[in-house]
Amino acid sequence: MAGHELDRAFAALADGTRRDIVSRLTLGDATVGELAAPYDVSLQAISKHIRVLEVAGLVSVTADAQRRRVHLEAAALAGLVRWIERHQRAAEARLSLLEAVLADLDSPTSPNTTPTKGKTS
Amino acid sequence: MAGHELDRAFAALADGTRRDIVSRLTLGDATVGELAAPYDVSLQAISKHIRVLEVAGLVSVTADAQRRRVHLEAAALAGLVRWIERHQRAAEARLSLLEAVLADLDSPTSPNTTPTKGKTS
DNA sequence: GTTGTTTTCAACCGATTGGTTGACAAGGGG
DNA sequence: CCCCTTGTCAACCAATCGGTTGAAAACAAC
Repeated sequence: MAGHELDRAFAALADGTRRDIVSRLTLGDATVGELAAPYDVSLQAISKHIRVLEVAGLVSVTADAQRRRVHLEAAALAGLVRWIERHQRAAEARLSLLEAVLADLDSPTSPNTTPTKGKTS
Repeated sequence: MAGHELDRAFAALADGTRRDIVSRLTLGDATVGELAAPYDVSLQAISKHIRVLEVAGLVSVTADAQRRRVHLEAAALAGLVRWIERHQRAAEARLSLLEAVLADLDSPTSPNTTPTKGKTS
């Protein structure tokens, strides 16, 4: 997933209304009107939100007469998870490595390998 | 994770420079100046980015003399993964259910054993 | 073919964003 | 003690964002 794609996808999910729409779409495809119904904002505002989600690749929209069917693209969500988890795991791995080093300093298993600075606190 | 927290976290990651900073921090804590070094923007701009990440809960900043140590909070990334995966899995589950229904309609394996509201398990 | 439904387009508005520069606060090192 | 490094605060600017209203496009239905 390229940088500007991540930009758009994260930005798309940085809005509660759009996350609501994503939640709604996990129950099945819907038209723009159906998606707009729960909100008291204008239909045009929801239409804009859907366009943002579409440009971000999070939903696809297919024409069905004068209606538009909006479909959640779960694969794009998977791309986001990949990015986040890569960094989350890297940070956790580094942390556990640090803890291991600290533990080793605290209780040196092989006494001879303890350099002069090795001190029990 | 509450709505406005998700707002801030997703928005924080919707910027390439801030994602870069998160990547850098997986290698270990860093000062503001160290984080700013690779970029040709002003130090103040990077300082603002770090503040955005901090407000979003993605990093923590501790004072160390006149320097500030910036630390990646992997737990916050985990919160984002939870939100995304919940919806991703819901959508995929619905999709595979739909596929199963369609396959069943296409080739009804045991015509008599399929009740109207059909539950095989 | 006129009417009604669904949705987008276009222009506008106030708030927020990412960037700048200038000033200054907080400390460490000569 | 003086100054130099590190970083934030404050004000400003152009661009983007989420919302509005009004108009029009696309199509079904009568």
